[in-house]
Amino acid sequence: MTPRPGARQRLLDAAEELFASGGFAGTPVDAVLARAGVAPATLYAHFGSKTGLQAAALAARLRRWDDVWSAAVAAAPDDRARLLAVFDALDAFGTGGTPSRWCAFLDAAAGAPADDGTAVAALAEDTALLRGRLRELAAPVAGEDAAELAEHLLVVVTGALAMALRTDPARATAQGRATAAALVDRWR
Amino acid sequence: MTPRPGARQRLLDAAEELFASGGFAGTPVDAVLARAGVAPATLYAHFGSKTGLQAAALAARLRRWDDVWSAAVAAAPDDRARLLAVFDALDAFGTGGTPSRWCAFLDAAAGAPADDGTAVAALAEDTALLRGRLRELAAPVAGEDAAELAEHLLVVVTGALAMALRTDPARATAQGRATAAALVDRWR
DNA sequence: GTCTATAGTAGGATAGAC
DNA sequence: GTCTATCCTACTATAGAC
Repeated sequence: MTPRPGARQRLLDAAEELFASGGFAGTPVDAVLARAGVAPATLYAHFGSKTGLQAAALAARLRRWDDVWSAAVAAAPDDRARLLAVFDALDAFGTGGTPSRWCAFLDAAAGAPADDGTAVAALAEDTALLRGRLRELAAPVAGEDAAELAEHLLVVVTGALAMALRTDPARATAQGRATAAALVDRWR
Repeated sequence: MTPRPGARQRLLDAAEELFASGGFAGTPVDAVLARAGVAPATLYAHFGSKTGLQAAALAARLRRWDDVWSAAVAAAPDDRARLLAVFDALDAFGTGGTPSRWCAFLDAAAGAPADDGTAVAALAEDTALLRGRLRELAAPVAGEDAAELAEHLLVVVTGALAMALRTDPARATAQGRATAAALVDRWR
């Protein structure tokens, strides 16, 4: 790793941290520029707009989330733990950087002006990743009902992310894990 | 009901509809004024600020939600249906006005600048209402485990609200109901 | 209480030099 | 590619008349 990453990478890092903690709409471009130590024109040369930067930052975040989740699954001892590892991953993902009150993908879709396809597409990718992997991991536990169980867990994971707004994030993931466990145990 | 409500009420109605559909941050004051047919100064005379208007609109919305939910509970035939009636209420609440992609209370808290106590307080009231009534309704079904079941259902209801961003709201509530039913049936 | 008109400001984006 | 400096729009809020 070079001592100081290029402007593009610094912008992505700054955007991911600030958007995740303060929300996309609530984070001015100036704040990202200041944190990255970069001039306005550089941002627009690379990403075209604030929304373009958001899209790139979300794509990077999705890859990172994918990695963290994979690692959590690999570390789990059995099928049941692998299925519930998504909550370990959420804990690890949250404490990895700036503490985020809220899921960046849901935030992006919630704040988008309804005609902005960028944020919706990013959330769709996140949803597809969650649904797909939950189905794979549910198969050894629920067999033919894997798809059904995966849909239940998708609701619970999404609920845990949103519960971070109602209570503190640590409690939110803990409760989500408990609820998911109660569901999974129906198929034991 | 008078033919044309006063400016204050028209502002509240317009704010509730527009904030719910387009989000608080994404809805300019001008849009609320145009829909209400009211001049800027009138808004500030009544509510002091855009945030003040939001607070009043959220309070009105919470009362309306309380009523809709109560009605749905009253219409349910048995204990299990009364506990799951929250999803009927969500369907009825959504179709009542402008179709909202998203929960106004969660939106308010997600979009708030983190130091704004107004939105956080409104979300806390909403959370308290949900948790409290879910516990009452869970008692006949789960007995001593009512509090535990209520926490599970709080996650699922919150998840259903957030799932409205991932998919269409009707599917979100339907899936939420299914997940909640699976949980409730653990206590049968 | 309500209006018309306007002030003040913040945020997103660009022009042009190096 | 990057910087300095600046423009322009859109928004919140207010002043003053009726």
